[in-house]
Amino acid sequence: MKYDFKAAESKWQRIWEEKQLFRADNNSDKKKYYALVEFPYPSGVGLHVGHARPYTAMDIVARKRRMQGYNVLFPIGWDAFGLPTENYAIKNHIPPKEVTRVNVAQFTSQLRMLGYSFDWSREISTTDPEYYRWTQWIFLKLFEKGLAYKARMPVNWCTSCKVVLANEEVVEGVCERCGGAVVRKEKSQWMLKITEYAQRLIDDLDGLDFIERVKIQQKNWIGRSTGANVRFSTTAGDEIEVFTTRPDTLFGVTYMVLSPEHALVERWKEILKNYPQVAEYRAQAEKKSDLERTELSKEKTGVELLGVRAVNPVTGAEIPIFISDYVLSTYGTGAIMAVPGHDQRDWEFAKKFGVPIVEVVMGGDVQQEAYTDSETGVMVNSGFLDGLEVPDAKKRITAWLEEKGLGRAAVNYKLRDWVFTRQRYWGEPIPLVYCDKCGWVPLPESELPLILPEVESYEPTDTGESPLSTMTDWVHTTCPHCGGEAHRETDTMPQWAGSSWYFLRYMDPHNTQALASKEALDYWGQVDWYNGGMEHTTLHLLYSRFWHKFLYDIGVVPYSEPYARRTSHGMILGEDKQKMSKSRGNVVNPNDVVEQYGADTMRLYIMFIGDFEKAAPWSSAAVKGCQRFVDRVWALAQQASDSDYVTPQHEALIHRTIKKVGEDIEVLKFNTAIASLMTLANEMAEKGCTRGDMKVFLTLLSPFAPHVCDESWEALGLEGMASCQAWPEYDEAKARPEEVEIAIQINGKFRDTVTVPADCGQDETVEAARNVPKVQRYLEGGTLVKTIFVKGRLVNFIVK
RNA sequence: GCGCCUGUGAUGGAAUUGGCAGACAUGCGAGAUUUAGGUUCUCGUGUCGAGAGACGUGUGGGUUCGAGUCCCUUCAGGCGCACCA
Repeated sequence: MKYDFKAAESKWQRIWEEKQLFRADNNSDKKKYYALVEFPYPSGVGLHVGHARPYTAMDIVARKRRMQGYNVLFPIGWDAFGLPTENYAIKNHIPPKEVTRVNVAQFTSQLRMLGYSFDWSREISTTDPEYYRWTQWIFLKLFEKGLAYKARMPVNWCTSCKVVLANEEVVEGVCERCGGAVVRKEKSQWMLKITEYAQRLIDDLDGLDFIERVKIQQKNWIGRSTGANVRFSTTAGDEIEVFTTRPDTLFGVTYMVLSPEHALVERWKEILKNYPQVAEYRAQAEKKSDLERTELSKEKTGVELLGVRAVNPVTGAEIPIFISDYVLSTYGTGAIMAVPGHDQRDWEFAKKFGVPIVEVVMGGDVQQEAYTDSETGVMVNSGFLDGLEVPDAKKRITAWLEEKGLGRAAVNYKLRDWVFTRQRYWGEPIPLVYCDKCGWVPLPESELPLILPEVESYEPTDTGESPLSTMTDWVHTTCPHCGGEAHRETDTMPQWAGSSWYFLRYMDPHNTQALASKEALDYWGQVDWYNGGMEHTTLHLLYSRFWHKFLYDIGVVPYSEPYARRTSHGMILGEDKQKMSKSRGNVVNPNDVVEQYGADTMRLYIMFIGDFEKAAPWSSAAVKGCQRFVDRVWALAQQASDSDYVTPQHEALIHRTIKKVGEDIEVLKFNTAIASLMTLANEMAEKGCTRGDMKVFLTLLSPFAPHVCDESWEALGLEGMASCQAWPEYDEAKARPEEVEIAIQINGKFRDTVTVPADCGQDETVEAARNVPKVQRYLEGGTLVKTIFVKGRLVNFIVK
């Protein structure tokens, strides 16, 4: 009888649901385990095979943990606010709410089809007012604590999405989502002070079990630099403050550069002899997109500010001041002290503009190129620093600056505050109103959620105003503070708002009094294992760590870090080894795979495909291998003998498989776990097996391929279900084989093997090896100088 | 440019962490069962060689009794950041 995967899969999915096997219990004496996948954005194209990889992996973990006796929380929900839905709604004239409803229904059926053991009773959606009421609540808390502020500043503007982007959303100068050109636009935006948490976001990584590349990437993104802030006086009377990592090179400062947007430029309008030229340069810099600005970075450009000079505080020399777009307005103070001898960019600029280049650290030829080593070298031409090593010079000059009141040691971060407003419809409304008398006033908590109103048109505007701004009835309101006329904030929150705290809501998803009860937060605690994409490392993962720390600081959550462990999966590529995309026509639809081969085959293949952490190309041919395996499992269940004992011949292999599968799951080596299960299946198929053998085998396989295991379990007439078994105990004594094959080497070269009892000692093993005919031939040909013995592994004869 | 990672059969990938390279699977070849096969089963499959054997983990070197694994060199590919002062 052939295995009918369709019948079996729908049958067992129904039974699991009826028995509520995967419900997490908030009042349990068991140890808790919180396994989390990144909740999907329910897009119109449906679930992607790329989703199946992390979801299956964490489903395996969740199922295994339940079998190990844990009370497991393995939830799912929808990160449903966002631009693609809104754009689809605009194009097809369907309300975004409706688009979301349809997409969620499709995703739900696809996830159920794959047999994932989610606790569906805890399903959440970020677009649900009962959910976003708490997103808004957190925002109000941020506002209350001064961590949300409105600022007018140059922001990243995606010309295609017509929306402001956070720095994290700009990738290589273009929009992370659509690839559209990003330009600088001066706009007034709500900002979140993530920079206030920069140091803690770095420091607390140390205590976390995150894969190293995530930690590194977050640290690089936050970009901590240490150095000093130094103030330079100018002939105009104003001071220029700069941040530098090389205060030791202060004697080598031969000019200064302001970013084109620097406030002093406008302030000096009247005294600059070439203001029109300066203004022209600034206008050009503003017009350039980020991409152009970096592309044109090869050749340095700039204009000297004629009529003003700065003074080098140590040499007393008057030095020129330039503006140039190689100095960023958004980093440090937006101004630099230029040391052409020891910074390559400054060197190029100095060469082009004919500024003197002074060597202050020995080690290179500064007329040929900048000597940029910041650790080694001896100071020269540097007055009281002469003869000091660079690190000592840094300390000395910093102390000197502090003493003279000219500067002080300083730390700088690349991380910038989070631009938190979007000029689009389909997002959480910001619960603030503006009153001419009272300024920005938060809505009282009792008025949350502030419901997103239904509008006629979702079209974004070219003016950079949110579509909500046209809803005059909604916009015009009264001030909660003074009762006077006021208007609402019409921008909405970014996509990343709802996902910054969703894992907390799962703990207590129906709570109407708080985002989750204190008891639930205490019980479930940190997410034990969170797997998700590397692409979220400096977006969602960083943002949610920030929000969580804030919630910790105001006493809402009991831990300062949300996730104890973070792992990441590689991408599933198309058959052509290219990223799957509609335009390439290489997209694999999970529905087709499940239709043709079944969910278990899909689950097994996506885990067997290769190293979990690396990208892997899909192979429609290789899927069959997993289907054959599923069929063979079913066939074994038909063939197994009636005995409930474990076959002695299989015992050692079974125990080694228990160890291998159990350990491999914990370290993301699902591919080798499956390989070892295949090996066991092959062995049992060849040598025969009992119901007792199958019992262990099906239990081990059950997290990977739960349907065929429960079906086979039932066919064998076993009690209960494979899904509900206790995870098998590994017995080292039983795993040990009675005999081992020892490799024999002659002068380090493998020649033959000999089989000896597993506990065979050195003398006996060497003796046995010596008696192997082939070995004797080599031994007779020379003198034995040395014998190397590795227990249970090899014997190496060194012969001369 | 800086940081991180990866190079193993025709393909995806294993290798007990320094000890029989290529597990497991795909593909391919031969055979069997079958009216038929996108079924199932058996055998074979790193390269050269009839064979004994020799060679073989991107390149070149080193450490070691022994290196895919450690060290140095170099090349190739991927990812992240990118004028970050």
